[in-house]
Amino acid sequence: MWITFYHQSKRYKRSLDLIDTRTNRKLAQQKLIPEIQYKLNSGEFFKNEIKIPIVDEFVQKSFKIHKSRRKPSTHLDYYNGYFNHIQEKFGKKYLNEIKPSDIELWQNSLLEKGLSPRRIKTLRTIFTTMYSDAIKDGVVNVSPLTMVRVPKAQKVEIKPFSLDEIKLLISNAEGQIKNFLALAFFSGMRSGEMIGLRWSDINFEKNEISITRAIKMGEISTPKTENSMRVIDIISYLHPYLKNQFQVTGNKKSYVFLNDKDEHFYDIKRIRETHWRKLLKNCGFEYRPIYHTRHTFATIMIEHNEDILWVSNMLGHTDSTMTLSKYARYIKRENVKRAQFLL
DNA sequence: CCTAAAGGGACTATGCAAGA
DNA sequence: TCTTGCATAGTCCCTTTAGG
Repeated sequence: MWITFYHQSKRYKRSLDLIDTRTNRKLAQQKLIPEIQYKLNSGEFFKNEIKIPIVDEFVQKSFKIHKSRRKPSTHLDYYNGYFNHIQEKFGKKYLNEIKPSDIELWQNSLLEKGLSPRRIKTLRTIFTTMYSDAIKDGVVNVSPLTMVRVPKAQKVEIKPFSLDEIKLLISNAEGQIKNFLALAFFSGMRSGEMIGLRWSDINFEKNEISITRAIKMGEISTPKTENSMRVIDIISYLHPYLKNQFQVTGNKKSYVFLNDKDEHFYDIKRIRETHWRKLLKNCGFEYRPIYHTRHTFATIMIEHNEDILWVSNMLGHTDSTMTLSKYARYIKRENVKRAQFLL
């Protein structure tokens, strides 16, 4: 709703930041308009009116505010997301000018472009964060996004490998990749963590691996979350594979997995696109993301009644709720008779 | 809801071996 | 020694999935 009025023979138009509904009209009539009249008379109105910035300006401020707390990958993603999907449509608009209907149409157009609901959520986040910064500053009262729902994302299906399938895959892999897969399947580590693993992180006496590092797109950083910094067990089945890998790269005293220049892998992409893809094909499997090694570890361990807390710790989850909510539904326990104690 | 990592297309760079 | 063809590695840039 907009209000127009004359003050000292000049015409003004101001937004009330409200949708036109019966209750809002009442609110405007009984409260907002008298307030404006009062402020006009007292001269307060023009003195306090905050200059409302355009999106392009304010989003930069918002990025600056949050940059130090975000990982560079997140910052970059949001930054590009803004310029690819938001800027063109909204960049030159004033913050109070954008209405829920605009957001709705924008979301629809993104869907038509083929973006997933999930992606649209992320793009909304950029927008929402900017608006909440603006609200804190008192620049606007309300975000146009709060009233607009996003289309629901469908759940993705995870297909864990069976134990026999794992063995088939590992026996068909060669050299480093064999050991890499064994580690993936029997530790549940993330691929970035495995690439970033150094021999100094592995303690063969205690049979432990300490995970403090991850590599992504050539960039060495910390693992995904604080809780991902963890010490995990080398289960005895995995042990010989790591020992074998030690024969391959152990004398270099650096990273556990090395490319042919004896440096750490730039990122998982190479392993995935060449070895993993090929291996699945050779073994007659449909393609599955390499992250399924992690899913597989979790499901197999839980399926065989391993302690949930232990599995959570291995995966680096904060608590077992996370682990269960993610993996419990893939577990099939057949022929188990329940409540036997009653008999 | 907010944050961070994996996935993947497209392109470039580099390596390597056979052939001219 | 140069050329060519093929395969793999690195990079950029964007999307999808995972985690808290």
